[in-house]
Amino acid sequence: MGRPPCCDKSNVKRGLWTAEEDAKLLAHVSKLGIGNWTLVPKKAGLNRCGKSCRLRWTNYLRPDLKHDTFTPQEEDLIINLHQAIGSRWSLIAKQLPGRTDNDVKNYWNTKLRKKLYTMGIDPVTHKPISQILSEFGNISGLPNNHHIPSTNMISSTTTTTTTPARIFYNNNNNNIGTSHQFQVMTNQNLFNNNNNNNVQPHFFNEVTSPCSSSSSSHVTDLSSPQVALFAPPLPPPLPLPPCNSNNWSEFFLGDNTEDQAKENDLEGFLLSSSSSSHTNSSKLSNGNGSDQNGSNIQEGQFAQMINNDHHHHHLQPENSSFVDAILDRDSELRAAFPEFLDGSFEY
DNA sequence: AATAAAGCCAACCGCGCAACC
DNA sequence: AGGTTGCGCGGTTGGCTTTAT
Repeated sequence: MGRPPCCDKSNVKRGLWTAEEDAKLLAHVSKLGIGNWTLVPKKAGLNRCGKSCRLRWTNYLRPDLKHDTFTPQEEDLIINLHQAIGSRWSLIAKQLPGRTDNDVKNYWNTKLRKKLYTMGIDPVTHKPISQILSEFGNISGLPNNHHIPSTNMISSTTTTTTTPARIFYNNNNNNIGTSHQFQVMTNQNLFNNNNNNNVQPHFFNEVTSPCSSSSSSHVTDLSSPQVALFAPPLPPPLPLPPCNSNNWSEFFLGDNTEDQAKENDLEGFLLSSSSSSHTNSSKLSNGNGSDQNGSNIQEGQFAQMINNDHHHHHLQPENSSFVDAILDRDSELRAAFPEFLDGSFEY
């Protein structure tokens, strides 16, 4: 039995707001303030769902909102925070005065993710894509009978969404389980192919820690970045294993008792991070590494905690195993790129 | 100029959480 | 203690705009 709808959707207006509706809502809120949103439509004379009113207010009408484009400093901050805490848009937005979670989310999905892709950085893990592919190759190469923890499963929530791909399978054997080899189009030759001269070479040389603060949002944050500038769509990234392979249970289960501590840690982290050293992403805006305002993430510390928290909130450990996810991805790749399956591919 | 494709963003949806009764 | 309600969140969709062919 699901929760009843907040309003009778058949009798309320939906879609874009008119100037008249905006004026009514604005007048109501400025006069009476924000109270119970479910009562607002009636009091304001609007034929809208209260939820819709709240959204319109918080995302558009609020007087403290900025409506101009994001600054390079804001970009840096978003990228760094995303690296640390993943797609926790509301938390990120709180650090950007005048921006809403929806603003930040849209800006990420339409601009920043592409920007990272074009620079050879995986926007989910914030690692160089070549490194991701390398790790993926190592994992896929596991022998058939390797031990996989039978408990502490990770969600295998896979997606059918097509995303830009830079992995090229090249095989004549659709079975997985024996030795693997797949061709990787490295960042370098991707950019060569694309004649992309904006790439900052140091990105490829900077290797993040194996314990780097990758977001676990990769399981759910799989919608399609439309950046197939020089390659077929990339399948959504695999959930990455813990840096320490002995930590499977910790990786999958996290520790939800620390949630509050993690939240509390955010403020301190943000305050202390402004003077720390720079990561790849902090150099994105100006390209010369001179971060002006960007906070930076201390890998493996706060970020790891948030990462665990994210797992706690978004993964469903009972569903499937990490390896299942890999196998799913393998199948996805094969289905998506049959043209690459006819060459020399060994298992 | 017409059409298709891609980009963009406002709005919606459903869920989890917490407050309240 | 358990049910109800409202809020906030992240993910997704729909449709308008812009760009490419």
